[in-house]
Amino acid sequence: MNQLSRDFFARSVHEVAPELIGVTVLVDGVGGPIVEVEAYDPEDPASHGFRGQTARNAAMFGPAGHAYVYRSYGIHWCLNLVCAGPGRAEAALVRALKPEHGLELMRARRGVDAERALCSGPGKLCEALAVTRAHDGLPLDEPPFTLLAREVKPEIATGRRIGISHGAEREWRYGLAGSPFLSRRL
DNA sequence: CAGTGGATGCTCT
DNA sequence: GAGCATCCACTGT
Repeated sequence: MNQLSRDFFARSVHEVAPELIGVTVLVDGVGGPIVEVEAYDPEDPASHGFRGQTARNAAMFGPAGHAYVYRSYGIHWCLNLVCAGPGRAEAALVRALKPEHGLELMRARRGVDAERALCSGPGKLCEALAVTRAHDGLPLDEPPFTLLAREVKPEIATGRRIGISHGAEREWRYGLAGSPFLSRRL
């Protein structure tokens, strides 16, 4: 097993994000390969880092290779992988993955049976992997996280990001072409 | 299918 | 007090 180092993330998110498709993410052994991410950088009005550092987004300004977890719409958690260097807020939002490890645990946590519905969206994925504020700022190369490098380069599709009002024209959403586990088709 | 709206909590204005 | 990097259930074709 080839675990990703923090150095892997210490580059521009625009470089890292497409390379994340196919990378396996496990939290306490539960997870699977990423099929969809979105890139956010500090020049992007849709990014939490756009207006500078605050208590909530501090992890985004921290060193690369750590998690940034925030609450969305008061209900869901969303998991980001922090890129670039300290002081520069770049991160990739993990939007969907293929459920592969710990399926029964995911079903129990999500309360649904269909495999396609377990991790096909940032909020769903965090519920299935039990990601919460407790994971905010944690390094990605130590438990409970495990990130495994992909073995083959997948076919990547790109498109507009979802659910944002400013900067929506940027095509910074990356997905595994044709995957049934995407949150929405690309 | 597509479109609408409610649930819900926290941050920043 | 507004506005969200969402999800689900509901409506009407």
